Formats: sequence, structure tokens, C-alpha cells
Amino acid sequence: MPLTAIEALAEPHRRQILDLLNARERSVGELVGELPVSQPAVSKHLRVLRDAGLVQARTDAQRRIYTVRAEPLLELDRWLAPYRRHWARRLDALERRLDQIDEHSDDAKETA
Amino acid sequence: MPLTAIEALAEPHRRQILDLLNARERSVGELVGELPVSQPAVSKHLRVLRDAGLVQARTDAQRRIYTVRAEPLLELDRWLAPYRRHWARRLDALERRLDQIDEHSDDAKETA
DNA sequence: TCAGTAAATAGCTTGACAGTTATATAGCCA
DNA sequence: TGGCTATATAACTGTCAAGCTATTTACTGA
Repeated sequence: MPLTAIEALAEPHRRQILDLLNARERSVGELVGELPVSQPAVSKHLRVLRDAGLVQARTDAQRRIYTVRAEPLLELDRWLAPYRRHWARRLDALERRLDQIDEHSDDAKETA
Repeated sequence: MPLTAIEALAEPHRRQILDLLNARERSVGELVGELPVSQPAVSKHLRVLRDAGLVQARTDAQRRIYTVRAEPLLELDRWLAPYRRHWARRLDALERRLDQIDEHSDDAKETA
């Protein structure tokens, strides 16, 4: 059974792989050069990411070039949505405090 | 070592717990009533979520009331940010197509 | 065709984790 | 105090995932 995006990306090396591919497409060998694990380990991670729909491969001679497929991240983004109000509130509070500081610095200017 | 938010939330029951708590705060017993696992399993999940900073507990007599702490989700949200352009593009494309459809329906109106 | 390169798979080991039952801890109330 | 309720922890088990080395598969070019 393929993993969901969040399950696949719980593994740090897989997040790293996706980040690298999001910068630009890469061959397996290039990815191996960037990660502290063996080639078979990278291939296995790529398999998991592929099964989760997060990457796709294209063949170029004997290389396989991998690119990002971001669609499965939409579900994660949507799951996250109901939590955004929490930090939205926090940001509101922060902004209020910054406004206060602004007011005080105006006071300071006036008294200067 | 405490897990990161994404690692803690790879587990479906923990996502479910967080969703339940995001709707409203609950006691352990109430959570047990909503999940298909034993009370100790729920307590263990709550421990993991607590260690990850995703929930906090308050004592009410012999109950413990758990609430969401969303801050750790910010990191996940930020990680996700560079991928949003992918589906933003898709939405752009969709919008263009909808615009086209609109134009066509205008054509239809005009020729009607 | 054969040697060489690139990537995937096989087979194995190890450690972590989610679940269980049993037990401990803690607060309430008669 | 004693018994009840609520939750946490202990101890154990089975499964699974991530890593490795060795091997296979696939393609290239001399």
C-alpha cells in the first residue's frame, strides 16, 4: 500500500530529497552525492516517494531523472488549514504589540 | 528525543486526536471514546504529542483536559511553502480555462 | 558483443514503534 | 479510611522501516 504524503515525508532524508528536487530535477547519482546514505537507500526512498505520487522519473540513457510532483501535498496543506487560525491569532497579537511599541517610540520622539 | 510535528503526525490516530482537540478540548476518556484503541494507547499518543509540543494538559479533578498547541505546525507550514507555487500554477491554469469557458458562454449568448 | 556505468532489487540485520494487558499513581467522596 | 474513577506507566510482543552489502537489470559505446 502506498504511503500518504505526510507518512512518506516523516522521514528526514525523503524531505531532503524532495527539497533538492524542488530546486531542480536530478538523477539518482546526483541525489546520492547529496545524502549521507548509500545508493540503494536513495533508490528505496525514491520508490516510496514515487508510490506516494510525490516524484516522477524520466529516463535519460542509463540515468533516471527525478522531478517533483506536488499534488499529494495539497491534502496535507488542506489538513493544515484548520490550524492556521491559531498562529493567525498569534500574529494578530504580535502585530498589536508591535503597534504598541510604535506608539511608544512616537511618544519617545515627541518627548525628544 | 521528542519527535518533530511532522514525525508525530505521520501516525493517523495522532492526527485524529489533534483534529478532535482542535474542535474542542477533551479529557483522555473522551478521546478514548472516539478512537478504536485502548486507553493506554491513547495516553501514549498524548505523550508523544505533548513531547512534540502539539498539545498541553490541564488538570481538572482526576481528569486531564488536553488542548491543542499549534505552534510546532508553523515549521511544517513553512516547509510546505516552497511547494505551493506548484498548485498555484495549476490553479492559474484552471482559472484561465474557466475564463475561456466564460468567454465561450459569452459567445453563446451573443450568437443566441 | 563485451566492458562499463547507472539504478533497482534481493536478502539480511537492527531498532523503533504501536498495540496489548497488568499495574501504579492520583484525586474524589461516602 | 476505603473504594471508585481517571490516567499514566511498565513490561512485553509483533510488525515494519531504514540501513547495509551483494546482485541483477538496463542501457551505452568501443
